[in-house]
Amino acid sequence: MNIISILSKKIKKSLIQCGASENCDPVLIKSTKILNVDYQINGIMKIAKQLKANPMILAKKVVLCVDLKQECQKIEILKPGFINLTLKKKWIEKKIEKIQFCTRFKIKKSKNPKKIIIDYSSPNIAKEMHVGHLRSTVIGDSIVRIYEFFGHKVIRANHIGDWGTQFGILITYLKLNKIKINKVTLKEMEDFYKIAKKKYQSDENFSQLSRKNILKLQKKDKDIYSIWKKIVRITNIKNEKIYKKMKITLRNQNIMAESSYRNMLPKIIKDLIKKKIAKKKNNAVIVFLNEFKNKFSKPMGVIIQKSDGTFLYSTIDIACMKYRAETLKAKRIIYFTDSRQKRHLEQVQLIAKKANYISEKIEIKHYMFGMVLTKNNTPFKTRSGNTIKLMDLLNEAIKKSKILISRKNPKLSDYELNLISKKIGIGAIKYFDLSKNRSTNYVFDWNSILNLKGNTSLYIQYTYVRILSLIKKSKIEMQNLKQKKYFFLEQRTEIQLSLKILQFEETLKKSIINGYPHIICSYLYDLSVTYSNFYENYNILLEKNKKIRISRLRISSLTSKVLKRGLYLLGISTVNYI
RNA sequence: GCGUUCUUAGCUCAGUGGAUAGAGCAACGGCCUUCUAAGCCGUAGGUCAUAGGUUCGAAUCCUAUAGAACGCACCA
Repeated sequence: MNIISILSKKIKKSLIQCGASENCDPVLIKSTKILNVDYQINGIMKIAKQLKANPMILAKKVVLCVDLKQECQKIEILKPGFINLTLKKKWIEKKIEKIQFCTRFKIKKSKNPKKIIIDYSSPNIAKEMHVGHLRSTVIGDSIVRIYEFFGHKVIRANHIGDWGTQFGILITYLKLNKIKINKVTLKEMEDFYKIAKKKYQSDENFSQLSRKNILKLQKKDKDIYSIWKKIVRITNIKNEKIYKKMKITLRNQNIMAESSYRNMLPKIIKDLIKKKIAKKKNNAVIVFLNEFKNKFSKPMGVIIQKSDGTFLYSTIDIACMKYRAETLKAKRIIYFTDSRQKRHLEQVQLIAKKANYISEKIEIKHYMFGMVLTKNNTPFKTRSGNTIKLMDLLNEAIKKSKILISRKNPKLSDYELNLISKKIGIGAIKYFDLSKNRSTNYVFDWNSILNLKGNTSLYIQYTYVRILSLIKKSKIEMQNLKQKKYFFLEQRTEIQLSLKILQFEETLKKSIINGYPHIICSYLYDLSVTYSNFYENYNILLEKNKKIRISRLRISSLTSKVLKRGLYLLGISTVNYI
């Protein structure tokens, strides 16, 4: 049920009859600003220009041609060539009637499902996850859910950073200090790494030893390799706990770590040299790209093999892209990483293209986002230690929700209280992140993240609870709810609410085009506001006219289903009571 | 120095060529013996960083300037 596509098709047909080209776009959008107008056509002016016609006359012609008698109650032309559409009450009633018993609201799965790799979360080994990982994890997981809802085959890829110089440093430190890896917690490991890193920078002997150990690790030296494996295991266990707590769908089997591409690397270096894409210089292997410039405005060199023979993250990412295209046969690869990696990914993609590792047909997208900033507009920095651990954040949110909920409903058992506050606390954090446009920096503020008023997940969850409670209290009517009867939409509030429900599919489509879950957040918030309006306006249970009463209960029930599904697609749980 | 992403109400943010720029928070006022008041209604708050340009129309596109964050050769 996609209103925009139904109307667009008809309008386009009419436009073509009026002389517009086959690929013309009526630019039909949901109208929010004009009272009693549901959709507006904005494309007439542009098309008129192409046809060298008067836009008002073209608009009139299009309106004469178009067949929207079923759908529209009013079609209005306004200067300089807008066409405003108001939908028919009956049409909305009919459509809402059709979707009311469908779990998917008649939203069809894609006709040509694609294999899509979504690369998200990507924490580092030997470090705890912190607020910087929130965006990629939460947004990526939501996009995964939406693609799957539309029937695509999604491969979740958790590209964890488990390979490279840092492990040489950490392992050297552990060995020198005779620290037994089995007894080390993740937090301690992170502290060790910080000390080791300083030593690496200041102590020549230590750094030489570290480099040797990296080479040993790459050659699978028994001792070093087993320490590394343990470090990886300790980190993954902790991260999986976080994912489970957060209802993130990533599991251990979704880990496609940097190390898993290591066997591909020597071959790739050879191949790139053979194809004359890479050159040897001072013992290092470098790809020079004319498309990018370095500090001295000369072609930028991307080092893919260091002079000591080890590889870099560019090499790994080239291999990774090759693997995803050739072996996994992905049609689309989406990277959810922060904007700092933009240039790096562009370079990797360019090299992979030049080497013919990825064909023109594969879509590679970098859905990037800005930095997480502190209240003073400065970025969180792991090094200076001012970052917030993800686990601490989750626990704090749950604790805060608990206080709020027990105040609202002191009768809840401990079990219920724990369960509900978990869903609400975690939901609040996810929603805080998901509701912002991912492309810009965002300010992280404890107070606003845990403030559960206004445009938050709790508001939506609360609306859901109110509806369930209402339906429960009307149990006599429940049987009637299952009978097929028409909806009776009496007033504008009801029509508006029904229309919002019908706009669920077009909202999902809009959000998936460029990977913006915040579009769904605003939709669900808006739907909740519209419902609250409706709820406050009518006392549904006391309505004397039975038909109207049942119709209102049905709309309520349908609203709750959309809210639930919408929240699910964001990765947020609903609760049945608070 | 070059490049990338930004700058919208006191604060946090929607709004990527469309009509009078919208929400939430904070502030102020009203609504509970009636379906969960974590709600609803109302008031106030704007030189869309600045200056030009493009056009029927610009917060949105282009140019310049200012400010912020980030990135530019052997870390990932």
